[in-house]
Amino acid sequence: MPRRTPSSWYTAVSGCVRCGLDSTAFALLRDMRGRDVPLNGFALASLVTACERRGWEEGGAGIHALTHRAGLMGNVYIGTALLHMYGSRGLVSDARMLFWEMPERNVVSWTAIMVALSSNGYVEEALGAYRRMRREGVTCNANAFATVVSLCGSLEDEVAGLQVAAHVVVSGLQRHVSVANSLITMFGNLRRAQDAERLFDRMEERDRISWNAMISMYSHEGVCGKCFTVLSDMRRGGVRPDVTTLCSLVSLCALSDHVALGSGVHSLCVRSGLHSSVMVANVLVNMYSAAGKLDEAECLFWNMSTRDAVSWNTMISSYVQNDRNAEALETLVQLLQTDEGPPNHMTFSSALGACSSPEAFMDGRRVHAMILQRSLQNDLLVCNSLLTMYSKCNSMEDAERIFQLMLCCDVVSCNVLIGGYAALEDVTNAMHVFSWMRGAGIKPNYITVLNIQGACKSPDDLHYYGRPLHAYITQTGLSSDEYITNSLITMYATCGDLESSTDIFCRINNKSAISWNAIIAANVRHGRGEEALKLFMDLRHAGNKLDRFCLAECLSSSASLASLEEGMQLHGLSVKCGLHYDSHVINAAMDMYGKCGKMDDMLKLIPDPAWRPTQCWNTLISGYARYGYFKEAEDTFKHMVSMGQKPDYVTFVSLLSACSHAGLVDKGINYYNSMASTFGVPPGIKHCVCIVDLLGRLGRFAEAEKFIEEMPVLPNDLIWRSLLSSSRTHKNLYIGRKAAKNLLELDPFDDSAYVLLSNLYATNARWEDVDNLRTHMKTIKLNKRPACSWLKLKNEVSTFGIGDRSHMHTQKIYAKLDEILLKLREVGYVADTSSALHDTDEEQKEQNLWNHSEKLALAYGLLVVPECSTIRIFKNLRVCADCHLVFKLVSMVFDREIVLRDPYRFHQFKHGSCSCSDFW
DNA sequence: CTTTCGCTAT
Repeated sequence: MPRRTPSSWYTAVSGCVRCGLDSTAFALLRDMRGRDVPLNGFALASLVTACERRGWEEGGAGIHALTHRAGLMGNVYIGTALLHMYGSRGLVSDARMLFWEMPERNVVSWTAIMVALSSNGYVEEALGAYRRMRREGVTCNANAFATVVSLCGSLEDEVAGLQVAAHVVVSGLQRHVSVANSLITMFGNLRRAQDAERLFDRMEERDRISWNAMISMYSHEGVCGKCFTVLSDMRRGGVRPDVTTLCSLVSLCALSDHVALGSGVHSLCVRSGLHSSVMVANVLVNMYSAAGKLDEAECLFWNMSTRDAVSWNTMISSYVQNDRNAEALETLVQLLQTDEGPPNHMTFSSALGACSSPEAFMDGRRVHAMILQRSLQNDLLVCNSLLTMYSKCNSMEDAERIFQLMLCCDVVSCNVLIGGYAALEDVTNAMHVFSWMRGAGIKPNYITVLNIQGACKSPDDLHYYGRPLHAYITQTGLSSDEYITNSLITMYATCGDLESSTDIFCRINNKSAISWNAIIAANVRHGRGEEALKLFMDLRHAGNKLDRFCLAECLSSSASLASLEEGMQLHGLSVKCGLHYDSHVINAAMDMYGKCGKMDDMLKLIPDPAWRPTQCWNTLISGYARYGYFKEAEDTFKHMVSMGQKPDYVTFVSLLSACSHAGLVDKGINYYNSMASTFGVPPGIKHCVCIVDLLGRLGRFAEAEKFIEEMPVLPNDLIWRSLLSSSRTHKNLYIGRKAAKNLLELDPFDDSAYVLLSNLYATNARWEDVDNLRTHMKTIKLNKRPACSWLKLKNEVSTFGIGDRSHMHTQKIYAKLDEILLKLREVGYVADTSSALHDTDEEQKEQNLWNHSEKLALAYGLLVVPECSTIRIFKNLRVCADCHLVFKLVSMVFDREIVLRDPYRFHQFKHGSCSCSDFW
């Protein structure tokens, strides 16, 4: 080559870069500078591209400086190359500054700034740049359109997307394969599958990416059929599936939980030889773990010839998703010992999911330390996961500290905090975060609202936060969100305003199954079981399909009504719908049989021990407790622990109530003391009620008072009511007065306080005090809740009050009563007049006792219930000592099995004794 | 232009 012109140097440099000969290009640059060849923008731009590609940060900075010295900063090529470089390094403000200082901008530089902005999360700003570019009259090329179209897709901005699509059509560039491909993807993101299909059908030329874009769209929608149709069309057209195709197909199987299809796709991966691709293997691991086949996932993972960070992250999150937290953390440790890593923000975000419960708090701290070691604490995802971890560990102080240190936060961060406070029932702080985020310009989404709704628990919460929130929901148009409306129904119901719940429910135009479930659940929670079952009938008439939630709710309302017939019908219905294998339904059915007095039917339903969820163990324990079968309850508890199941709050309520119903005070206190230390369950108010009940029943009032003073929660009405009723059993006036005083301080209109106290006075024969109390009750217009008992025969319910003579068979019933009395006297029955509540002579007292509602029901039961079946009687108040004695004697003298249900438990009378061992 | 792992809620 005789003479080299400067432009031959430039061509050589850019040619080298284009071929990937980056070091040769830099050698040429050194040569040029040695020979004083003037630099130009084109050559320098090529070198910037080389630096960007190789990640040579210093090289890039050097070229930048060189550009300054050569006075070439205004050159559009070098400017664009630098924009690319800043964008890919995350230096957005440098890119912005450079861009707006450029004296001249062409379509390529506009595209470069859009890419720099959007790839760093400033997608809306990038769309703004596009609008500005059009205003400035710059004509888009295919690349620019492809970029902005995908922007609209990722923003899911339908209006902008359709506008840009129109621009594309006007320019005629939709004929470009790359532009059409990005339009397909955008339509997919906007959930406009029909537009995508129309475009795809009309394409004259399609490449593999076009096919992949279609498959990916159907895959995200979870539409298996269309996905596989496109796949076979693609293969028939001679286009072989590639890694991307397979990734979409595998993730579709993971999403749609289609195990059979998944293994088919797996074999397709193997046949195409692409199963060894890291990406494909990663999705396969994820697919198996999503299907709960962790063994397969593990096997694939360890057999991979190469693993990258994503593989490890997938495996860690697989363990977390399958509740195998210890293994997730072990995997993290293994990753740190290999050189396959390095662990990144995603790794720690997944690992933190393994520490999101109070007992894993120290693990969480350790992972937090690893994050600090690697300086990942400024990553938004990592911060949000840390926030989640600390709030799930109930440590809101730590969560707040993280939040204060965060450089930026988003709606997720705020939702985590609100959810954390909501879980602790701290509405005040949840609302603080809510108003703070609105002030900070962070738009609340439906999850924000759902969290706050869930935090409102009391009428006060409703008044101060719930109703204003409802107003906010209406104003912001969130009331069209089905989740939010249904959650409103629940919120009003939990806060005691069932009327508003019903009102909202009635106003819903298209009531979904969830709306029905919400209103049924609301009625169940308000003790309106009959209304709930009526709604259930309406739901069926409206032609809605039953689901497991609905069945479980209705089963639990028939349980609370002790309505065995409805319960059995519902259970039958669940079998018909194939929902009887659902663990919620099984549980509800078990609970129903238990509460309806059919312990044997309950036991028939228990799943295999290995498959019992915690609630199932709890149902079983509380079922035994209700019958006073302490040994069985305790054995079940021990069995549960030996199976590795963690007891929870409810488990201990059931277990302690079993102790209480059996009068086993030392057992009860031992279990109470071991709750927190051995099982990590902090005692709550319900546990304390059990202990107070237990001590009170045995008359150990000094210990009970000491316990109340020292217990970790404030005493509530249940505590005082329990103490008051046991003071009556032990005729302890001092304790009784004290308990009644405390009870009335909490609620001066608590009728139970007056009734129990008056009964206590009656037991102590202080008739004057009884009279005074009754007069006082009349003055403040309180009525004693009348006692009543009922029994069911086929579809008929017979109800009896005290001395009731309204029943159509009254004469026969009273005749039977006389017969009973005679037979019982033969075996030595003497009325226990200490149960009498009125000051009358002994004979009258006996007469009153003999007319108690449960005795009337018993007489009727003896008359009408076939001799081979159990007589089942229900009572709205606790049974008195005299009736209990009579029931025992009748079970012996008449040789009948009788079950009596009071609001707290079952009494099963057989051969003269009761399952409660005379302790209730 | 297509693609794998992830935070809040169900």
